[in-house]
Amino acid sequence: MSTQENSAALTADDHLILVDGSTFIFRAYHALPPLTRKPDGLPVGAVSGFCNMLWKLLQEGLTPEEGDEPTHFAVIFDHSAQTFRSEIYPEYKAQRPPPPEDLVPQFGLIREATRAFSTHCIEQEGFEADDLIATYARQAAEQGARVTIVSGDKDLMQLIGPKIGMIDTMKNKTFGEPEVFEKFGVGPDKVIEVQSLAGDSVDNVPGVPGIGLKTAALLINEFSDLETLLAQAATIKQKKRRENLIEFADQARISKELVTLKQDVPVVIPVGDLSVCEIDGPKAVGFLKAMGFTTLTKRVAETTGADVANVEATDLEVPGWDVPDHKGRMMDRPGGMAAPDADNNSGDSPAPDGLMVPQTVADERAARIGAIPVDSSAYETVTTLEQLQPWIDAAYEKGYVAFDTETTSLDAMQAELVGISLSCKPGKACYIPLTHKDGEGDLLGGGGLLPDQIPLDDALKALKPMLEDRGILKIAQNLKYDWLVMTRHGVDVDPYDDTMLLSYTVDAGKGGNGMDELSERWLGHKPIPFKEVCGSGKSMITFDKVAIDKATAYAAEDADVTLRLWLTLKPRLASDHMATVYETLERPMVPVLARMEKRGISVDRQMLSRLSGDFAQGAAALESEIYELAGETFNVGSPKQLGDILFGKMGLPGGKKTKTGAWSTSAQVLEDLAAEGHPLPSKIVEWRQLSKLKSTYTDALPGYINPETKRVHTSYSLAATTTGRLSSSEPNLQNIPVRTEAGRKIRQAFIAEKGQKLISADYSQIELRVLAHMADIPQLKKAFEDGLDIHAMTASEMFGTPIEGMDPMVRRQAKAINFGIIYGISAFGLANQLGISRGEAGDYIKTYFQRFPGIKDYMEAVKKQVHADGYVTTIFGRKAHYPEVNTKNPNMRAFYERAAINAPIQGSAADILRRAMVRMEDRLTASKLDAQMLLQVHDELIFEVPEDQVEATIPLIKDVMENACDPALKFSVPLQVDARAADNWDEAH
DNA sequence: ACGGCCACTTA
DNA sequence: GTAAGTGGCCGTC
Repeated sequence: MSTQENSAALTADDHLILVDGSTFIFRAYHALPPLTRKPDGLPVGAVSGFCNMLWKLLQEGLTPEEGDEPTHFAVIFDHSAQTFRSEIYPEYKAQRPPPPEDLVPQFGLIREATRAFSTHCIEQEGFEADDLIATYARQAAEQGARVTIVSGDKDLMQLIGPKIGMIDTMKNKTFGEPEVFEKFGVGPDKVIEVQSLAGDSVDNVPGVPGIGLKTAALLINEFSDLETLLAQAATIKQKKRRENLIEFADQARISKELVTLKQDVPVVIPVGDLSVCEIDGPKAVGFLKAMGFTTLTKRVAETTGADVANVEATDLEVPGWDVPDHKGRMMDRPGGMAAPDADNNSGDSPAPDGLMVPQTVADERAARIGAIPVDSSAYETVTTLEQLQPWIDAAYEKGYVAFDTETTSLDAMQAELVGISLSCKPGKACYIPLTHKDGEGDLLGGGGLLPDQIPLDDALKALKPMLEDRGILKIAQNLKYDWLVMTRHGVDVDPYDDTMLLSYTVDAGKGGNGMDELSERWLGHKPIPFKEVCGSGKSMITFDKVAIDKATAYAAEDADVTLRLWLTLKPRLASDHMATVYETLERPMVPVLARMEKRGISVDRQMLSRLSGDFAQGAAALESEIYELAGETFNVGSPKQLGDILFGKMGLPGGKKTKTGAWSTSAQVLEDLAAEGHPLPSKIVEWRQLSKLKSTYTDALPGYINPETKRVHTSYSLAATTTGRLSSSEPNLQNIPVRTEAGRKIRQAFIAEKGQKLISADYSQIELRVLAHMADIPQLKKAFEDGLDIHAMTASEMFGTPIEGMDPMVRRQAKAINFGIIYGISAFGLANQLGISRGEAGDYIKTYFQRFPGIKDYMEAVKKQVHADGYVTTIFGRKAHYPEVNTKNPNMRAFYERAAINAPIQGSAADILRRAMVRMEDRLTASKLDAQMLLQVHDELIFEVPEDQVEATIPLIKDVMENACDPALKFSVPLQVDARAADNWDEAH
């Protein structure tokens, strides 16, 4: 370290770290969990985040590697809101709301913290922190030193260059030129040009109306800078854009002044003086002790050799704390500065009874379940173990109990348990708050555990025996979620019923199966909406911040409603003869899927990041070609702008129109145009594919990596489809690309752990086999028994050509027909698919039905059934309802008929896979195999398996899958499963 | 901030 | 022609 000389010029060996203190405070405040100092509730969350960050950077620099420590270091703050910018443009940052009350005292504390760590703390009147950072960064870089700016502020990105980097410690993300390009579409040197056009609503930089980041980048890339653009604005083709650029030219110029950072601030402390000083151990420890940061105190003491016991906590004066008011600016806080023990509800006046209005249920519906009205104010809040016991006793007495968990997240893998509600009798329910914290609005709050709650572990200890007792049926709505949350706390809920699955079993296709919807449908009662409790969007709070009385009304109502739904729906299993479907295809899937979600799958983050770069490059290259061909720049991602170019300016023949009347620019239309010899459309198609791969997969997937498990955990929905298929979301792992070479690279990023392999096992042609079985088609059955190429055989039957040496085009047509049959074929659709006339397609279908009359019979029978009963069934008895099938609208009617034809085929295949999945784990365990089922993709299962067990595992997986129909049903066609092992999903597939 | 539309991905 | 989910754009609130 170069600590020898002050004011010396920096050298290439030096490394200056500039921390953007002001934005750090705000970001830390919002990103980190609220934290208060023990004795007096002083809010210190942001201070804590700041101290940890500061200590880490001072100790090890940006990376834990040796020799990365900074030689120079400063934390820069804003001095006051008044800067030269407010003189240029008074509205600049004018609409900023005042900082939250519990943040105010932390501003001073963070400055104190900086000094306590013997670190330069810099602010200067009339300049924003950004200007000081710009000035220091430029000076240091000019002297050859390396500079790192610690900030997440996009306004600082204009500074990035070869010597100047930026890191967002909160998001653990570094910014270099590629990241700037990613964000602004231009390099760092053009960032201000883009910002002056696009403006910034957060800082109130006006920019030019109608121009966003995307368009701004386009224009700057074309015209190089703002002045050139404004000078040539008259040549812009788009009318509105041209007019705005001319009218708001001066506004753009002002914007540029606002966003341009001042790099020549007359700094009081020269950059050479910012060298890192040795930390004064006792001083730092004294401060940390005063803040009550025990862990960090210990760590700093250890490193500096200070003795914690002998250091007195620094006596701090905290401005902004104990001060009753801030000039009445906190108008958004009706409750004003709340006392430490203030009621969380104090701010909710003047209509606190809005939620308390008794929610009466219509009598006739109440009568249906023999229940009393749902009254969300009548529930009990359980705050002691003594109070909890009667509820547990009631569950034992009844033999069943409805239960529901409240948590901090919709993602069961990250959700923290906040409370549990129970109900054994309609109208009688309780809520057991466990980890509620005081709300955000409380000045003294900042996240302390509220009083009058049973400690989490004690409550779980009391509830676990009941939740796991074989004699008590636990009833939940969407149990998979609660099961996952509870299993993470060591509770295995069993036995159980799931009202969502009950509804899905008896009513699939009749509507949603969510609790609110079911409650309205069956109980005529609208439960308290979640967003009325927690808000929505940016202002949404987590459930642990909800006041306990409000939480009780919401949570206990959920248990009450769940119990009533169970009382209503459970009898229908018997009356509708759906008990077997529920017991074999639905209920047992809950723990199976929950475990799959819990396991997750490994993805190679670096590989995805590299691919993102590759795709970005490819897309950028295509963009240039596209602009060249179009003769102007435009937003390629906008179908509207693309349509104007293709069908307006270039005068190409527009084919189809979308249902809103706009010209369709679908891949089909573009490919047709390409076939006519136009070069532009195929470039667009290519660009769209690349940007889709980038945005949906390579950019988004890393964000789903769970920080704890380092794996990606999808969420399966058991009740989302009409046919019985599962669906996967957040992320959807059932549509990972496979078709194109570029797409398969994404699949290669799904990998097995070291020492393990991925096995992919998929059914071959399962839907056609199901069709052959259900419609009882001798030729098809025979072909499957003989292991023939089914599409070639279909072609051979239809056209009389031998399978040997068949023209691939002929086979392709037969394949399209086979798919068409499964989808409830229409001449229109087949014609579209094959690019032939409706007449020709009709002839094909006629020929097909002549060769396979059983298929025609089957389809007619299904149509007849759906019109008569309103539903169709799979081979295992699952029902798919089509309540609208008898509509008079011929197009809609035909649509529902096709769906009804498809549902037994798709649904039976889904049932078969469900049966395999339900049995798989026991069979693996019985064979002492450690394979873990990770994913399901409709006809495929993916496992992670120890390398040395691969050979033994594959035959067992195949056996379970191929015999999944046994013994319930003798499937008259052999099922064939192909399974392979590899290090990644692409190779295993 | 939210929702509809359009486009893309899969089986 | 069946079944899904997600992301960008763009108009509305």
